[in-house]
Amino acid sequence: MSSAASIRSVSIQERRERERAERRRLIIDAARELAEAEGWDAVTTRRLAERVEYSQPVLYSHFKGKDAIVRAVAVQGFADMTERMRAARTAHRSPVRALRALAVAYLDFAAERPALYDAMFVREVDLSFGTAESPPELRAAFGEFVAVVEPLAGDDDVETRIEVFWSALHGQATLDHGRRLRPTHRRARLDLLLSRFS
Amino acid sequence: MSSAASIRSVSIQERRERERAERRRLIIDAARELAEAEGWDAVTTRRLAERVEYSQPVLYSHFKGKDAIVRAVAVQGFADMTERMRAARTAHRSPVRALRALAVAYLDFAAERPALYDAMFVREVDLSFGTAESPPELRAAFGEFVAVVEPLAGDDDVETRIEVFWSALHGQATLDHGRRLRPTHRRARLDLLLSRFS
DNA sequence: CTCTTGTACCTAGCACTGCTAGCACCTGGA
DNA sequence: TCCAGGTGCTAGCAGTGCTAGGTACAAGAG
Repeated sequence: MSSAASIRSVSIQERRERERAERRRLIIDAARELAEAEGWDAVTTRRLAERVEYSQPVLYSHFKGKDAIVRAVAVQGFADMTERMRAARTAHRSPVRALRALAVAYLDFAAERPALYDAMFVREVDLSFGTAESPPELRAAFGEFVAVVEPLAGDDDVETRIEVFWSALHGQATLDHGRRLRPTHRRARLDLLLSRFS
Repeated sequence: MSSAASIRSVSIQERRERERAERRRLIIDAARELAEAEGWDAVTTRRLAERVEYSQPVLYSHFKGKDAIVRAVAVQGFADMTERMRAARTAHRSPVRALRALAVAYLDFAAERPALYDAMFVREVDLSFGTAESPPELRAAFGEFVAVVEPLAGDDDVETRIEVFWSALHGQATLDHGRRLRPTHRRARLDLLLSRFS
């Protein structure tokens, strides 16, 4: 019965891998939720372990360290953000409206989920971006910007224009969150920016 | 000789206060230098105390906590940055050239002193900005933006335009430092931005 | 010049952090 | 039924920000 045994081995191994993947996801979600509820300072390995109802060292069998957990949260965040930008963009046929919709989606995402946005764009440094080794989630997010900026680029270099427009949105998102801009004028700032890039 | 004694007391007290102020400055400078050399993670109270050749608790007789030290570094950074922007701006009579000079000065400052820039704009949250209680250093920095944006504002609300322009610069500075933009295209990004705000 | 008062400063320690070594137990296979 | 292997735990390390306690020196009074 060695063949039957080996088949059972394989299925058991598969189940274990599935359970591992689930637990990995559980850790990522718990870290994100904790960060969104109390900020990243509250995300300690002890509190996180308590939340997923495992002991501390279990985290290290899934991730190299705390930074890797934050990075995993960020990558998941890129997937969420891309989906949102995509939905906003494809809801409009006019390039100008599509650009506005994407910008609104971007700023709303940053405002509604500041901890997640921080993990994606402020905290982490070693998430390589423009290179070929970038995670697909990051490349997809960039693709949304390409889709919406390219039709309006005119004579400008598309990638430069994307970088400038994205930087402008990022600046508004972060400075606004840091309470360095007037909260009453979010709409006015966005309108002014869009008037320069449409 | 009580009057002579009291006079001496006063001068002694003045000397002590002077020494205290000097030491306070010493701590701020040491914190900034350490951060610029090895990053803010390396700025621990122990290393900082060792650097100024005092014991750890001395720091707490000058500052409420580590955050207060970072904040003091940031405030000093605003003074430095304002001076630099002012020199760049006043070197040109044409409003368009003045705007460009200020933008270049801003981005150069951020690129050359990223740790200081972080303390000023990324790390600290409780440095109130637009309000009347803002430290004068912050208000002065904002004033430089007013001086350079106002002549070109046209029909736009000046303050909105400042916020948008400043945010765009801030976004380029931080994303560039995080290696999320192409280092080869700094000039192109700045040119494109200026073409929209001149 | 001596004594007392105040204060400036340091040593030691607390509760916490990220991370790891080593052991116990339990599950799967013969 | 017994063995092997891996899973997950307890305990501990070095380092963090911050504070309580005591010591020793300097300043003023007699």
